Amino acid sequence: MVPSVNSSGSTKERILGAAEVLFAQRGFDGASLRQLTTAAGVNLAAVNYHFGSKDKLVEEVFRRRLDALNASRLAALAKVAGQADTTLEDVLAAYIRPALDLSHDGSGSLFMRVLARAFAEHDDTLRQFLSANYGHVMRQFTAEFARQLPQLSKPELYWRIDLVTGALTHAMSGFGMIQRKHDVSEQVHREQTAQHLIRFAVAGLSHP
Amino acid sequence: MVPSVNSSGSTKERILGAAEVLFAQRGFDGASLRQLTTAAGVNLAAVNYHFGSKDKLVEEVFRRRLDALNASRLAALAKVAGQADTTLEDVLAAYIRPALDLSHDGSGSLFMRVLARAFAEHDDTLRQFLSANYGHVMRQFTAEFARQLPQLSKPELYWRIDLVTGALTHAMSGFGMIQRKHDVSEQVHREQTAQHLIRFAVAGLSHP
DNA sequence: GGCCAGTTCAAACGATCGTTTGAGCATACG
DNA sequence: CGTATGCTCAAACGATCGTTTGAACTGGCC
Repeated sequence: MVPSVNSSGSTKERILGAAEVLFAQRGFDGASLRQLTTAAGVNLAAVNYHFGSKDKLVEEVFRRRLDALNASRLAALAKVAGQADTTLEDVLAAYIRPALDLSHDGSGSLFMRVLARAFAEHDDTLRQFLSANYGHVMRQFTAEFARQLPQLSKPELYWRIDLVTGALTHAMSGFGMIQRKHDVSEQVHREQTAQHLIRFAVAGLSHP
Repeated sequence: MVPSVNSSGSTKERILGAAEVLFAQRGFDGASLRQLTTAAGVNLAAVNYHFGSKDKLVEEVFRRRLDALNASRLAALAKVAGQADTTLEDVLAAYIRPALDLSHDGSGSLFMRVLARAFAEHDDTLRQFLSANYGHVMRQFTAEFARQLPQLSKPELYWRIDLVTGALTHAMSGFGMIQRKHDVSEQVHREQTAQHLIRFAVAGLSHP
């Protein structure tokens, strides 16, 4: 059903690329290693040889993208955090823009959908892995949100952050479906999208 | 791992109840018919006897809740749609309040999480089923949203509706996790939650 | 009682899953 | 050249999946 041999890069990279596509399309359980290795053009046993198990492969798919994504987010946050003239918009831009760049990249456009799938699964070991490895990022952003919104109680703030980040993840997971020409209007549209999302998030966090 | 025999109601109802719980916890693929029938306290073959197949069972889990949910939504919408003094808040309340009631019910609290899972899966036959059977509900709400927000272009309106409904589904899917006492403060809190969600949605739809 | 439709049951079916195995191939180093 | 090392390969492993089967059990009706 899904051959489509990918024949660029090393075996590990081909597996990671095919895994990202199939995990986004069919979920972590739904995508089998046989579909995956066939699509990548590698042998079935290559997954267990290079990654140890399917679960470790899933973690590696996340690690490859989230390391870069969260590094960008923290770098952007560091430029504005703690300063007197920083606005809530600035903090949200530091959170949203790196993810938006990733979701518009050719190779990483499907990853946000993978992330949205993980976001919808409330009970798994995957959430523990994400929390253990990338929880500090959300913790830093939460601290800055609390500084920008001192009138909110802690539970109220957490609740709103969860609501807004859930909406943003859901929104950006749909961007991979639309193929857009790489011309001038594409960058214009991306900037409009960024500003829409940021204003949406500002409203969702601070409206009452 | 998950015995917990449910011994109330008919076989069909026990299966539907256990299916809702396990689909919410482990997803449609992750929950096997053997786990499901063991938890329901019925024989393995009962699913195929009463529903025909696992896919039909999934559809029936949705149908049982969505028939009531969407009937409530349409009834609430009918009271406010097309009238001159209707506000965007009224329309959103007609959409949000029935779902909020369902998510706070004892038996249906997990269904919103099942719905959130289906929301995150962008490519399946399940979306076709939901669109074919309940698409008219969202179409009626969209028409009323368009009447309330005439300044928005069609693509812009659809995009915002998708963003807001995604956030709302995500938000309400988390409510089942918190067990609350059935006292006076519970109804107070639910009313606060409803107003928060409605104002969040108003802001998300109309903020710019 | 005898019969019958509706339901439940244990058991098995073939298919597919993740994982393991051991031989085979390539390249580099002594 | 011989051999070690890193990798790929076809084949098989046991487990679990959704589904089917045919017998056993249930209640009501003649």
